[in-house]
Amino acid sequence: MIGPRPVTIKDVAREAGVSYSTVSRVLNGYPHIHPDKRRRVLEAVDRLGYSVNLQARSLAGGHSQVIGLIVHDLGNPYTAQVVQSIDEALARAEYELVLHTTHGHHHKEAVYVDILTRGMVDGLMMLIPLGPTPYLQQLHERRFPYVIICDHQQYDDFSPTVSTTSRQGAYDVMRYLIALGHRRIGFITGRPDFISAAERLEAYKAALAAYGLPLDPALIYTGDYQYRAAYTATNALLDLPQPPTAIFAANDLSAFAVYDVARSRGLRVPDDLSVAGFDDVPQSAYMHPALTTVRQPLLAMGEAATRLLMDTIADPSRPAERIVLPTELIIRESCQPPAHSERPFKPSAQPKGE
Amino acid sequence: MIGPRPVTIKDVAREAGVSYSTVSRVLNGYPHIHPDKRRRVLEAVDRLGYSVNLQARSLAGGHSQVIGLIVHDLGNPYTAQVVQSIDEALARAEYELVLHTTHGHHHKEAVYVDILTRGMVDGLMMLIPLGPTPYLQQLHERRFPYVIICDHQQYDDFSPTVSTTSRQGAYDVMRYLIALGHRRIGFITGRPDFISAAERLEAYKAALAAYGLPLDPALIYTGDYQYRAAYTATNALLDLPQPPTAIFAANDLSAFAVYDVARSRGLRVPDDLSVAGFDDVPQSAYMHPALTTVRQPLLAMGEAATRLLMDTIADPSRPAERIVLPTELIIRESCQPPAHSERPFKPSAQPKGE
DNA sequence: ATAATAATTGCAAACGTTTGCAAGACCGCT
DNA sequence: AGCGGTCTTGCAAACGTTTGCAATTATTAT
Repeated sequence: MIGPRPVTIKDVAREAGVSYSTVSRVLNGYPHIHPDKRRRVLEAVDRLGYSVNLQARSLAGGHSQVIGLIVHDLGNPYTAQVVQSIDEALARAEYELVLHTTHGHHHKEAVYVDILTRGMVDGLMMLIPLGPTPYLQQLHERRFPYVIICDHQQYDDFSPTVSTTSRQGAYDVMRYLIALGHRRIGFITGRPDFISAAERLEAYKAALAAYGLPLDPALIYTGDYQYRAAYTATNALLDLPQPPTAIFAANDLSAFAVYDVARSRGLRVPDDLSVAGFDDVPQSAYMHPALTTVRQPLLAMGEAATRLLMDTIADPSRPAERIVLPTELIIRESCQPPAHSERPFKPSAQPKGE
Repeated sequence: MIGPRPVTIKDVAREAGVSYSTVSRVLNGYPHIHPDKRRRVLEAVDRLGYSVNLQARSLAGGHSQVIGLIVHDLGNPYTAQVVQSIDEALARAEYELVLHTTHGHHHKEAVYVDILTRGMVDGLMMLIPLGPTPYLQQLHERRFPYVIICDHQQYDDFSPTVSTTSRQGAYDVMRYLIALGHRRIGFITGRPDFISAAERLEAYKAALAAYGLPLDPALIYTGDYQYRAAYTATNALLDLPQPPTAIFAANDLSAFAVYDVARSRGLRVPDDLSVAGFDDVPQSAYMHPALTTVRQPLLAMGEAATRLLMDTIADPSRPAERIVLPTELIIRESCQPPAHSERPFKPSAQPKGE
């Protein structure tokens, strides 16, 4: 790289006729500066087009104004949305974003955490679908500011987290389906090693139990949040001697697969088969019929996480706050009472354990 | 931030019984090192769990191993896909990614370029839908490695670029539609200030002209690549006294809006209205009917751009390479010959100006 | 006026690394 | 044994900034 030597703090100092430490202090909002010199410095900065070298600032013990974000997979809309809102919130707070994707390789997390927290960033946000890990303990002990974003609530007790009531969301879907009169509800799970998948499965079972419905293991098919697996799952479910009248897919993408299988078999949604998803990705509203699903407050999650991290950076020893954001059942067109039910099933007024 | 002082190169040196410069050289693959010392250093690194401080390395004139990526908007699937593939390619090359979104604010680009190229990154990638700008000229003069990614080809003559034959792609759609027998083809444009939008509009007109079809301005409706505008556009198009038999939307998202409007009016796609999109976002294959569209090689674009940037970093004065990747017409189910055409229109064997 | 206090400033050290330079060790030759 | 050369190695300077310390100057209270 060639060309004009970048202008440094010393150039500004010379131009303004002050020492370079004064320039630094002006730039960092240090209180006791003579107004006259402050003005001269600011003018020189402007004239020379100076901007700070973040590496040097960070090395010298200042802040880097950079936040690290580690995500599991950029490819799905869920992540993309959260990342976007974090990015926007961070931009407002004048922070840069260093993005790291583990591409599903769990073991890379620790490596990235190590690289990033080694002076490169002022704080860390992690959007990972798995449970607590040893490096969080270290981070906590080092008082390094970080925030966990997840869609499940089960976590350690020292990490600041932003999560959603997604377990409740899954429960809500089930309650809705049951209230419509469905008694055989198929469930396509998420990727089993993700805690969110386990939580939704739990909710499925809990709702069944609460309303006194039998749990038929044949109705539960293990997916992985991807289209392919859900496609297979749906076929298996519909091939059952006693197929379900409704299918609850652990995420919207899986629900799309249910749509397609239904269509390929000449089944109409919702007339012949009710379908519910989870996440409310933008596409879900455009599908036909529009998908009934659970909305996760993705934008709010990113914003809350950013705010939480900013607070933690401001005071690294503040107690870990845990923000839980509400999910919302979005009722659209993909569910109706089952074809051959005489009347919608009325759940008892007060189901146990809700 | 508290806790154990991070282990530095000096700690490693002490542990291995060598000088710290030797450690640095080992770590940077310097050739003339005694095998014995190299081993001792590597062992010490392992034992102490050392990893380099990128700020310091970068400050001292080394490489930061960080690449900056400036995108216009993370929210759309197009960008998300390209970013993902860049991220993967970069990870393979052992680079970090600093991501910047301008959120559509054109003027922020220059600011981000300035911040990032000020030592923070070794190279820059820009995914921006607009034309050449002054800061590119500067970057070029400074010999700072950068790559432009765009889906249009018109650019300056010194910037390394990765682009697609998207103009040809639009032309292909039109040729296909015309070959099916459509004579009144509606066009919903992209955001007018994006060059890609202008290129596609040009292609639309060029195809019409090449096949001797009249250009009816009423059939061209200005959109902005978003759902909302396309929805309005479709309604306007279908309200025409002589509505089109096919609609070509400048991107898939807009095509989805066409689907919905058609549905809301009781029109069947493709029986009553043919629809074609552009981009081939993943969702397009799942729609019903599956959308005929133009696939942009998003993954290949990310990879090519990364490779190009790596090459440029290795030799900053190499001549600007321009990679043009082919688009591909993906014929699915959303188009068929118009309802009332007696027979498919046969374009002359050799249309002019193709 | 004078002492005490507060505001303002500059110097120099530090942050963790890379790298030019020079010195020492080692090699194969004659 | 002595010479020129190539390997290895360590020292020290540099990268651009922040910040503790001490010195200087302005302000206030007595």
